Amino acid sequence: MFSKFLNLDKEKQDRIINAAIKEFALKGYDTASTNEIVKEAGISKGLLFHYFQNKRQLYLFLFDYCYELLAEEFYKKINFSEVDFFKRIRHAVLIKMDLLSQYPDIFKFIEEAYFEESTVIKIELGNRIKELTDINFGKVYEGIDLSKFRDDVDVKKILKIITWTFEKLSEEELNKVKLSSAHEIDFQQLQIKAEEYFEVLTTCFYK
Amino acid sequence: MFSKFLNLDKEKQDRIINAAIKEFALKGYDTASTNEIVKEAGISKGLLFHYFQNKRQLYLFLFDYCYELLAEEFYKKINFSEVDFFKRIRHAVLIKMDLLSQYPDIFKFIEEAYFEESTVIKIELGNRIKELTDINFGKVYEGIDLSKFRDDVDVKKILKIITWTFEKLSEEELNKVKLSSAHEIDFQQLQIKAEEYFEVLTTCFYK
DNA sequence: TTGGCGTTGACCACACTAGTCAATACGGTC
DNA sequence: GACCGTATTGACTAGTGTGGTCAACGCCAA
Repeated sequence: MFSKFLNLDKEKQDRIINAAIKEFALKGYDTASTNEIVKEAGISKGLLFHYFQNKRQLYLFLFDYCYELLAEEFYKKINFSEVDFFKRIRHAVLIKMDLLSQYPDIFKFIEEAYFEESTVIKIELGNRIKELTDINFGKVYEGIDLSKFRDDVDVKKILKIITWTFEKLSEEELNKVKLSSAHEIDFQQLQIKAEEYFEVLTTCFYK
Repeated sequence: MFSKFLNLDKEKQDRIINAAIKEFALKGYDTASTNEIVKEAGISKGLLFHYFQNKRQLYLFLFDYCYELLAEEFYKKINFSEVDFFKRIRHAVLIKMDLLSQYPDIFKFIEEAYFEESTVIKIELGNRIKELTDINFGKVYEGIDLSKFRDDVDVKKILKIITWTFEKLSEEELNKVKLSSAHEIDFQQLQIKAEEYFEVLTTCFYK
């Protein structure tokens, strides 16, 4: 399907992919312009449509590409032998932030895809997203040692509260970056904060 | 400034305001079309620009209008004499969800405004948002009784965890609505869940 | 009948779109 | 050098839509 494109030398492929991801991430499917993409990638209009049948096909190709890249990187780094929930989730958050700073456009692209409303791609995209969340849901909780938690409250709710806390913590840190226009996540700061909340949560939720 | 517009009969004002809010909320500043707005409002193009100098002025007017409306409604309903943090925050979440179902477009408009990237309005809008968050930040924590909380951990972090939990809980409920295309928040369900988490949190965070 | 205000919508000049295709550049083979 | 086939170009099409203007009209009070 994309053999012509995939036979290109890697450098040119990347130029096109990165330009397209950036444009779609920034503007969404409808408003994104193929003219901007080719300008940014430094290729001609005709070439883009030589490799991809149309805008829609390009977008869906990019979705698969981005998702696979992020998932692979994530599962490569996460440690499933760690059975302590706090440690695993803390680690997961840090990996996520790391990937975010390494691939900001790819992250934004995937995030925006979840809110994409364009009729041209919504159904096809919806199917893929559903399939993927079905697969990944629950994986974070796999093999967790629940025996350490206090047993006077529902442990599932505790797990949720912990997950939410770390998620919100990183969201907060991201917003700070966005507002201060610092453009760089302060990983040391985040690690310290994660550690502090880690302490509060273990004190309150462990036996 | 807007005296011409504000002297209109309320019904026509509302028709214009609602149409404009809906369009901006749905498409963002740049992509929103004044043509669509006048069509939806049932007025002529010329009339819109008779009341508002240009698109930009219209947008900023709407931002102020929406923010004032939501803030007023919120502070009218919240009970500042309730000193129990759990009860206050639980109440705040329910009010928020209530407003959300009552004014979905207005909520979306304000939410989107925080992410607005259009250069034409970004600076002016940024100023207003900063000012407003400065004012409102901390108000939720005013006059809270901290004596009930366990004192072996930092109470500020506990407050954050509680806030985040209820926020995430309502976000989850909203997403469910969005995916199921039910279009209506199940308030009873949300209340029950809030109650359940309320119990877990008091058990773990109170003395 | 006149003046004036509220209102209309055709119209302007332009920006930009996704996609096409004849023409060219280029690399290898004889 | 000639020739071939593939990679690549970018001017072009046909169309949509934009924010904003303005001459003209309807209507009502004086």
